[in-house]
Amino acid sequence: MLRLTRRSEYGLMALAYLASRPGEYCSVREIVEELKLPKRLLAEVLKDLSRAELLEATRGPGGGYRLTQPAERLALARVVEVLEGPVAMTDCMAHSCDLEASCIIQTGIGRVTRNIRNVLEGMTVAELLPAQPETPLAV
Amino acid sequence: MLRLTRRSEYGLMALAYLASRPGEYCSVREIVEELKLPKRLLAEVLKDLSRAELLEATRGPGGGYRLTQPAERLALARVVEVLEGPVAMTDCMAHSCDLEASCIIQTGIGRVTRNIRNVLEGMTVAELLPAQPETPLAV
DNA sequence: TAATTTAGCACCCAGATGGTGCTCTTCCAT
DNA sequence: ATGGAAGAGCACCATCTGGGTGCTAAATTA
Ligand code: SF4
Ligand code: SF4
Repeated sequence: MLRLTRRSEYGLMALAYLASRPGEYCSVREIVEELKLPKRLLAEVLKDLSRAELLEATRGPGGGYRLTQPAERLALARVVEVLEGPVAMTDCMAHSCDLEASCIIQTGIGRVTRNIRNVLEGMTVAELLPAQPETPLAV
Repeated sequence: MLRLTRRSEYGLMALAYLASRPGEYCSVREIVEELKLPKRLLAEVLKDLSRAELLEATRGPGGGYRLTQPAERLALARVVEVLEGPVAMTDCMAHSCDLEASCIIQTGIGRVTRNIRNVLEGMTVAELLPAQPETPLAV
């Protein structure tokens, strides 16, 4: 339905949160308490993200997750891809479709998909946070 | 999963097909045979489109559907909206969400959604058809 | 060693989506 | 007027995905 899955949303929320604490390791518990998300599920999501090396994890007391790269460089597209596969509006854009033979909109859809993908690639996790206090002066 | 539903795809295919026969009434049977789509389902979709006045229908022999407006003016967003509700990446963008209180990405997501919507509003059914402006031979 | 925290696995449940059948009504053509 | 063509309505089914959870093992640190 052209919607993000909850997993993606939760993932993005967590990433945004982590982005607001650069360097620090944050435990699932902390994040969940802060963002009021289903613990088990968020844990699952973060696991996936760390497997994909968008996050790095440390176990034991004081452990948790943190970003492996500055949020300004983490495109939304990357996150979505990890959490729900390739950004594609249709099957043919990801795998293949047996209607391709008689499909007259395939190329057109391709163009649309590319545009959507661009939107997602053009925005970063950092931009998700509202009204960042970062001064555009200190570059 | 950020994907179009089949209904939307089929709808777009049919609309594109109708766009290639301006003015003519095309029967469901004809369209289905041409595009190799599930008849019953496509009928359902076209029904919705005509109820939303994107198409107009005529019954009886020689009847069928045709566009109510030039395809160049029919935005993809319009079609998707009719077939699967408002273009929104998240619940909060369509209805509401009980996480809004603690959600830190809502405004950000809003921006993304707006961009996506723009993409869909900036493209028309006419643009779906290949082989108009350039030759799609080799890529 | 005890406490904390991630990793892995297996599972359940509800709702959305894809798809179909059949009947009724409308309307054009002859 | 009358039969056939085509749309409208309704009801239904099967499957898949997605949201969500429990429990145990492995790692790490105090
Ligand atoms: S080929 Fe056509 S029908 Fe098949 S997935 Fe692509 S757009 Fe959809
Ligand atoms: S408020 Fe946040 S969690 Fe709720 S739908 Fe919007 S983005 Fe998703």
